[in-house]
Amino acid sequence: MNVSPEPRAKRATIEDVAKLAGVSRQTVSRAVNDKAEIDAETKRRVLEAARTLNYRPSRFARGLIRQDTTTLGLIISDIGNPFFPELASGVLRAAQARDWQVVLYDTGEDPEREVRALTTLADQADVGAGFLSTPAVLAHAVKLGVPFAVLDPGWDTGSAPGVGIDVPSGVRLAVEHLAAAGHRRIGMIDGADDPRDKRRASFLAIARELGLAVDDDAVESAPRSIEGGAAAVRALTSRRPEITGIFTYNDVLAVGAVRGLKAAGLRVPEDCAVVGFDGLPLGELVEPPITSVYVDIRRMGELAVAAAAELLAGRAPEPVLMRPELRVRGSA
Amino acid sequence: MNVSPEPRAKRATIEDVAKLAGVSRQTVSRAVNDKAEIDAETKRRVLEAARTLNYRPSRFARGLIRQDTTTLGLIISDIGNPFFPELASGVLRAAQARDWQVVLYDTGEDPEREVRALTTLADQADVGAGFLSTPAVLAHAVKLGVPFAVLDPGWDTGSAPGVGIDVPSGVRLAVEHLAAAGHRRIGMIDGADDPRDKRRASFLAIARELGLAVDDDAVESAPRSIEGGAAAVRALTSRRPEITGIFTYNDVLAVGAVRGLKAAGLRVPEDCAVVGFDGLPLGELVEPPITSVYVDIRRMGELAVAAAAELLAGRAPEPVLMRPELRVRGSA
DNA sequence: AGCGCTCCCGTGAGCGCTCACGGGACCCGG
DNA sequence: CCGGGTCCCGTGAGCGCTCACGGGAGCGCT
Repeated sequence: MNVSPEPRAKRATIEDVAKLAGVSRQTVSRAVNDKAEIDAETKRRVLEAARTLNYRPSRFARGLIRQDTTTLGLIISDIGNPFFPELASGVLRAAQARDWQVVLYDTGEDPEREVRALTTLADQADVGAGFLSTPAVLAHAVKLGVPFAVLDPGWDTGSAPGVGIDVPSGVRLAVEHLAAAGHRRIGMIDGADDPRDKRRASFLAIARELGLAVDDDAVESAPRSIEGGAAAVRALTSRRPEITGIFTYNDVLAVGAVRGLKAAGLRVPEDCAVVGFDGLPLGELVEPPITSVYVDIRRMGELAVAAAAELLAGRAPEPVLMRPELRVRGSA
Repeated sequence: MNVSPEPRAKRATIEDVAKLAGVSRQTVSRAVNDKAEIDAETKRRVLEAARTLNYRPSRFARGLIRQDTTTLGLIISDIGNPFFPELASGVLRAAQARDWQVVLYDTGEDPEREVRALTTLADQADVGAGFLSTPAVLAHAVKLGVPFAVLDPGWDTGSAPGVGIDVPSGVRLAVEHLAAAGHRRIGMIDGADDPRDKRRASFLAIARELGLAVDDDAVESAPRSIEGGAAAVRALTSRRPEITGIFTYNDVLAVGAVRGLKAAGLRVPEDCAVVGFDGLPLGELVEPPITSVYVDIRRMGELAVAAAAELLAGRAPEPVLMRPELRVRGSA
């Protein structure tokens, strides 16, 4: 889909309206902004002129004067993934409390589009926040000089300001839960873009620490969608039929995994247990409901806005780490 | 949640940078915008000055000059309702194709907040689109003079430009499907804010036309959430135990209804069938999957942007009516 | 008549930036 | 020695609007 840039009809200015109504700019301004010191009849005439010219004040000229409006650019990977509406919900709420505007960029998990979004964000917004899929993209953000609150992408963001998730302890909750239920041979469905992602490494480390049988072959990578999860679980169980427990990168993949398992005639959790990550409402809808490592995503969005506000004020926001907790439901 | 407006640190201007670097505005502009006619060493010095002053060009001043950036304000009711991410997805895609910005307003289904959103939208965006819950809100939009593409709210929007849904024919598909399956006594779970909403009226009219037993008591109103649907179905079935088929305002309510039914020990669709509206992906996740009147919501979002573009060009977009179709899955 | 007040309305300045110029410094060839 | 070119850099103007002022007209009062 590509559309040729429509030659926007030249907008009428305040001067045009003034000329048509036979008054000065200032009088037009008074009429349009509902201010005092203007005769009722004059106001009527001006407003009529404004309507016939289809006049609308330029937000740029206005913004130039009362420079109080703040705009936050929010970068998300895929609004079709239920994780992001959840996040956006928190961001929107916090932004509204501060009277900020939120402009949304959906990058479709494409690093190149992330860079583009970041670039336009840099001169369209005052501050940014969101998930960045690779360190290279983060580096680009830094180079652009935009104040940006990085939301935990799963890899180490170094000293970049933002909101983190204590991924290792979350993964530990999941793996320990599987181990406690007696599963000795477990697998993982990974959904990370970046090899530096912490979930996979944590999974392998903790599983081994607990004496479980895992190796690199017990991890299957998949696109982060329900279909991806279903396909991955098929591959994983056919390669490793002995596996009785699966940890997934997120809840969307968990839902897909459960679907795939059921489609293959396996019972969840009896034949194979599944533990997700994120604790989305989505997980409660399916049968069985997904046991998951819960993180308060909305709150994460709110904290992101708070961090952005700190950046805007020229201060360094103190690092925040979201502590996950296990929500045991039906799938494990 | 209410935050006191942080006294934003006064931003450095191009002049400040120029002074610090000992050059003119124009030279700073050349350095920052990566243009020619500047010495490499000078450029380095300027950029350094810019960094120490934390300089970022004002988007307003820029916008005032190259007035090419278009911003669309999108008003949605509740991003937590899966319908809206679906819509936003289409809007975002079309907006990106035109190189537009999208600013998002979530009104939480509150008409008062809709009015507020509309007001700020009016001077922050070039054009708007979205769902408006009452005719009064639409009237406010018209009064403000913002070009606005109304997405079909279910009630008659008169001559307002936008994208409509052929609700009556959609409702007909649902009711005829229930009738064809032999259901004679059916009910509805309504989720409309406005009494003028077409779904309820269409439901009653078509049911009667088909000779089914319905009256006003066969319709239960509910907040548009899964919990709302579950509560409503409980009320409806206890009041009218003879009902064997239910049509719901949307898929979210349908999912709730199915939950409520199953919780009450009823089988779906054997004991009570359910037909939803919208055809969201959500409906395929639950057990049984929701039979629903499908509307291509993403496409609706794209069409909304197209209509907005027409408005911006000063033309009247030709009215579009989305034609729904029935997607039979498991719940009816 | 003269003063002060209210009610309207208009004019200059300036928000921060870019565009279109103009112009100095320097080098080169004739 | 001078015209012409290249390489840099700076100055005025103006984008569309609002703020701070100034000021004319009309009225009532002393």
